Amino acid sequence: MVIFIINMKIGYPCLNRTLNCTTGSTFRLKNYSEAELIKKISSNLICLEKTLEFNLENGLFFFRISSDLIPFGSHPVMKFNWQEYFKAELTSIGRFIKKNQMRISMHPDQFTLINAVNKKIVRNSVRELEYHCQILDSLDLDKSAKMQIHIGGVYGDKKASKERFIKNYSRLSLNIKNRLVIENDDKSYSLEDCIEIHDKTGIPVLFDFFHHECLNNGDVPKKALETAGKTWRKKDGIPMVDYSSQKKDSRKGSHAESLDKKHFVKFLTQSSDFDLDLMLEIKDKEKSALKALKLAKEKRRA
DNA sequence: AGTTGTCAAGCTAGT
DNA sequence: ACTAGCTTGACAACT
Repeated sequence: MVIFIINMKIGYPCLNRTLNCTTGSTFRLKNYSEAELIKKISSNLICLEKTLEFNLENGLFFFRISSDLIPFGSHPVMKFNWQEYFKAELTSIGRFIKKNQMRISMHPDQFTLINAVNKKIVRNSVRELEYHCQILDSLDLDKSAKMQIHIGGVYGDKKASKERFIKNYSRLSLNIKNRLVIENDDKSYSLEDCIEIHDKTGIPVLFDFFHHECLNNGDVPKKALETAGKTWRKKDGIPMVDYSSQKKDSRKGSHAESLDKKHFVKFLTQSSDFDLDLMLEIKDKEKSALKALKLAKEKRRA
């Protein structure tokens, strides 16, 4: 009897719907106080710990940590040294992740635009990236823990916007560069655009299977996976891939509520030649991740 | 107790 | 002109 090992780590973003807690409990700016902040961070970290324990018990070894873990993490109102205050908790969570060889990513949100025309938006974006780095650093994770962003806006001139990305990227700190990867999006920047930027910067490209279905330059998935995979160096870890499928009767690009088994099995077939860690961006989160894990196991055994 | 409108931040495409 | 959608809820402020 041959034992098949599932190399692929499977995960889901930010939120577990089975557990009755959230890792991104936030509060309003007008109610900001240090006492409230400490309370929220504390409950977020407790929930993160619970979520990771759930993941371990269920064989899910990939997780995206919510950008809301530290409320107002990059906002000027935040002067509190949370890294020091929660050092014990952060260290302990980081140790748990490393001990169990879990893969971690983060996804700075849609406001993070390093190719923005407006310099203030770029500055805020850099702060946001620094904040995300601080989380991953405070957990003492190596450089295979990534933060993924899209190229950004087009601003009516894609060529100039790509050049602005490259220029602004070159000014980022090494710490950010070590963790930053770019992801093809569903309407503006295709895999080919990302590869062009990779060629000029060396930045790894995280392949989004569903976005590629929405927007591509003709590469079949297999070729696309191969192309994106090659942009990851050894220290970046195994290439991360995002997976989702179209929500029926909804606008193009919206994510499905639950795993489309047939579509996913097709993905498994097309990706079977490659080493990758898989993030399932499906609305019912861990439920679909568990279904996917089961299907992946069956597939490997077949 | 349950419901609703709003939240730090931007962009794009569809309506 | 407006807004859903993005990784999308959570929570404060109302009934």
